[in-house]
Amino acid sequence: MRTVPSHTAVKLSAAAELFAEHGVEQTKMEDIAAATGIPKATLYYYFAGKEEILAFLFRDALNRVADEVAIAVESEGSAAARLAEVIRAQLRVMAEQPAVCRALVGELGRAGRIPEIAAMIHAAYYEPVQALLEDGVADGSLRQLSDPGSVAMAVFGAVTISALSYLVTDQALDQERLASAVTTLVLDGLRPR
Amino acid sequence: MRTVPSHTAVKLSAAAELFAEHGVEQTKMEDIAAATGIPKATLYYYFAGKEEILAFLFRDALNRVADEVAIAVESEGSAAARLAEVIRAQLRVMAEQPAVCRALVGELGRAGRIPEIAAMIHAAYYEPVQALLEDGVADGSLRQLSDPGSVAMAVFGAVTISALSYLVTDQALDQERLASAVTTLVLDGLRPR
DNA sequence: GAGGACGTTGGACTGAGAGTCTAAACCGAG
DNA sequence: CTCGGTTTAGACTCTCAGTCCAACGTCCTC
Repeated sequence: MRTVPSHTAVKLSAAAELFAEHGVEQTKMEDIAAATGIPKATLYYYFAGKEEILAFLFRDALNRVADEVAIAVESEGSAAARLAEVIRAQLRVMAEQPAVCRALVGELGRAGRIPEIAAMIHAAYYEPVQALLEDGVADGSLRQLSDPGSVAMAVFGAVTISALSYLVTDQALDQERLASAVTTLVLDGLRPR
Repeated sequence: MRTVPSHTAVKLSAAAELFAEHGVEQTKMEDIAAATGIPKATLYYYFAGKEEILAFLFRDALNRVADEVAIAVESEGSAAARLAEVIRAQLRVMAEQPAVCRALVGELGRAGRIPEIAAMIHAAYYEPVQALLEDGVADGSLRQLSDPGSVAMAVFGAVTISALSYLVTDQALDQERLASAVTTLVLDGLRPR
């Protein structure tokens, strides 16, 4: 895959719209060409096919998540507060890029077949969050966990699926409300104190 | 879609394998015919196309989840204990049907385009769990929540994505370990008590 | 046991669309 | 101006989804 010039890259977000709306299978290269304004021949000049366009969009969106998560992880405050910030950050990115996120999550099952994507989710989310969970043990703001890896994945899932449920049903995503529901669940649990 | 005879239905699980492994798009009807032993003409006799085969597999898997969840919800014990049982039930079904679950979650983004599936997840999971959350408030085993709907989705996501992460990376899914990690997260939260 | 209804199948066919290829324009740097 | 990479139109091939139909099997009914 050749380096994609930025003026071309920006146009591609229209393709995410198509993927999210109709699914990858139902989206024709001609449709992508029409929606982005990039001629078919040019698309094939840069990408081997739809899959690679999809992978490109994923990489972009995941970079965004990685950046926001990194900022949240490295911010001030207790580990618990920073974890809350991570949740908020993920919701923010998802709200900003609903189409890409719908397409991304729609293809999550393919993560296994696109090892690069799986590795990116790992590096962008699981690793920093897992480190954060360990920080929390150190600063006393989070409990000791026997399996921080699984917990990091569960937190990611809680945020992702609940946000996605709103996005795919076309309900407006009330970030603040969802953030507070998920944060309370994750930090305080469902059992009364 | 005609009623699918059971001797045909059982063979279709081989198709789930293909969908999970290569994705729907990359799976040819001929491949499905070869893998299931059902001739192409017969497949088209019963289903309008791949999508309908997929929907059929989903319906089947979701019925299983719905059954197991219903049993867990209606079991004895506090709402908190029953919620833990729901989590265990979902992990059990996912471990039993890894291929269908990978395909199902891989196509979750399409839920919006397959309203029937979205409705089934709602009826099979969100509604009973939400009712359970309300039971918990009544019996005092769970806290009062401002947004039980979002919390039900978040719990579903926590279980689904963490289990999927194991399934797509081909790591063995240690149900007991994951169940305990997720249950602790959901019931007790991450903040030390 | 003749005949009909329906399930089942092989195999040929059609059309859509993915992906390829070529040659021509374009454009910036030296 | 010229060389090299970029961009594009358009024509081409080939795979595959989906259709169609005739033939065959099986069971039921009269």
